[in-house]
This record gives sequence, C-alpha cells and structure tokens, in this order.
Amino acid sequence: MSAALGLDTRLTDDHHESLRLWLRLLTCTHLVEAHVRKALAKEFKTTLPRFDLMAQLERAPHGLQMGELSRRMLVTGGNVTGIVDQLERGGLLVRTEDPADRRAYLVKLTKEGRRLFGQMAAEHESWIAKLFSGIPKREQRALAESLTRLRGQLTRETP
Amino acid sequence: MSAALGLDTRLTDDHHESLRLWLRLLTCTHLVEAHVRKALAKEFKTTLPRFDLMAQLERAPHGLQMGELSRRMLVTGGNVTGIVDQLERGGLLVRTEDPADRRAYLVKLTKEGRRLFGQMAAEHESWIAKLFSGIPKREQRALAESLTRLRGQLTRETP
DNA sequence: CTGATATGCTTTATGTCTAAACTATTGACA
DNA sequence: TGTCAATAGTTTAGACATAAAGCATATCAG
Repeated sequence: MSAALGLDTRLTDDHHESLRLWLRLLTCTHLVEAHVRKALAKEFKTTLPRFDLMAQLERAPHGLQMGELSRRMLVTGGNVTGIVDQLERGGLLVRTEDPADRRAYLVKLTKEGRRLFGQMAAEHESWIAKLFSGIPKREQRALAESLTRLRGQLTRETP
Repeated sequence: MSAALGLDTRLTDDHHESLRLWLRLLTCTHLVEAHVRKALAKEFKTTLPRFDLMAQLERAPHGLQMGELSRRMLVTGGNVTGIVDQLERGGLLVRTEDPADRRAYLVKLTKEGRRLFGQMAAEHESWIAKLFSGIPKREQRALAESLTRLRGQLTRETP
C-alpha cells in the first residue's frame, strides 16, 4: 500500500507524469479489488470474476453468447468457459441453444442466480460506496468523467 | 416513510456514482494492463509481475526482503516466492543472506538484471506516454492527484 | 534461560488469466 | 454448389494470485 508511494515520490519529473498516473490507477484498482474480493469470499463464498459475469448477465435478460461475455469482461474466451462452467455447476446460470447459430450458446441466469445476484449486488454497492465515501461526490463525478475520456482514448488506441 | 424514502433514493444515487467510478477505474486499468502485458511479452518475452518486481528492486540497491517486496507489490508472500524463483533462475536477481536476520533474504538485481530492466523501463515509459497521450498533461495531473487522495482513503479504510 | 508467540519464507490447493491449438459451424464467393 | 477463411466455443500449458498450513528463526515475558 505504501508501495506506489515510494515509487511515485521519486517520479517528480514532468516527463513521468503519465507513468505516475498509471501507477496511481493501478494501486487504487488493486486496493479496491482486494477489498471486494475478500468481502465476496467472506460473505458469499464467491469470487470477483463470478460476480462480474453474473452482473453482465443480469443486464441482458435475453442471454449473452460466450464471446459477448468475453468482450464485455475484457477477458479471453477460454477464461469465460471456466467461469461459466462453475456457475452452471452451481445452478446459477444455464447454457441454452442459440436458435440463430448452432455453434453458440445463450447464457442466462437462472431464477436462483438472479435471486443470489440481487443480494450480492446490494451488498457490493454498499461496500463500494463506503470505500469511496471519503471523496466528495463532486470529485467522484469529475474523476469518473476523466476516466471516461481516458477509456475512449484507450479503446481507440488499442482496438 | 416518505422522508426515509427520499433519503434512500439520494443515498442510492450516491452509491451509483461510486459504482460508476469504480467500473471506470477497473476498465481503464484492465485496458492499460492488457496493452502493457502484450508489449512486454512481445518485446521482452517477460510478464508484468516480473517487470513490477524488478522495478521495486531497482529502487532499492541494497536489496529487499521477500516480505517487503510482497507489501510493496500488494500481493501475498507465496506469490513473491514464485516470481523471485523464476527471475533467479533467469539470472536477473539473487537471494543473498540478510546479515541481520537468518530467516530472511535480501533480494537484489544482478548486473544483467539492472541492464535488462533499464531497457524495459525506457520502453515501458514510452508505451504509457503514448497510451495517455490523448489526455492533456494538466488533466493527467489532476487525475493523479484525485487518485492520490483516493489511495489515501483506501489505505486508511483497509489497513 | 526458557517457553510462548510472532515473523519470514515456502508449500499446497484452488481459482483466474492468457495464448495457442483444436473442433464445429457459418458464410462468402468463384 | 463446393471450397475455404472466419467465427463460436473448448482445451491445454503455463504464469499469476490467494488462503492456509508448515518450518525455521526471532523476540519477549517471566
């Protein structure tokens, strides 16, 4: 945690401004991730990737193809296969045939999956709110907007 | 009841604002990470965690204990063991005895490790600069400052 | 000095992630 | 229509990550 602090303080040169920003991004993300991962494990015996995948499905009631899940989660296809396998074994989602393409599945939450995700999402939101509670809402909004521009830049840069 | 309801919806909005910020952070970090990971693999046949570990050692010429590496990199000790093993096998660092504590090592870059890291760090910095080049320096600085406050909040929140 | 406890590191079991190779289906096109 | 590249998904091998248990050494209280 004092990790990037040491590195950052050394990078006072203006040429390193981007590098410093990147290290801050990385550190903040890791800190939040660690907190959420532990909370999900403790409270729900589950993991962040599984929660993430369920969150994607929640927003797509008609189901998503594996590849679409992969793109939205920014992970590779093989990875999605494994996570879907586990959630399917747990009865939280199902692979259904895609009537339009016999190579593809449409992955959908089960009723139990929706029920459980509802519980988890509510808790998750309150964890996040608490973690960010020391930052004024105005600043949070400004941060989010800057990051939106950055995201646009990054997706244009790396298609 | 209606008073509580109004408060509730306002809190929920705040929650969503934080959640939005968190998702942006995560997405931007993943995009940059993916880019850097691929570049490190392609140009130097190495990985981000190894690069990261070497970066920590570079700033500590007298060497670092495994546990200190673990704390600075925000990962568990067992993880550091594996990465140090690989870099040691590759001749890029050495475990030396800690004269002050016979349980501990001091891990140090070798001359070859310093040489290689120098090359990688220069390239790495230019990749990052390019990825962030669409964001004005002034905005980058503001972003980094906001993230510094957030980092402070997070390390206080999750000790 | 001695025993209890804490610390530094490694090992193990499990889960996540990538890249690359593989199977099956689709779709374009000559 | 027959061919063949592209696409959807899975599998494989290997690296990274955690938590938890284990071993060796330090440290401290009595």
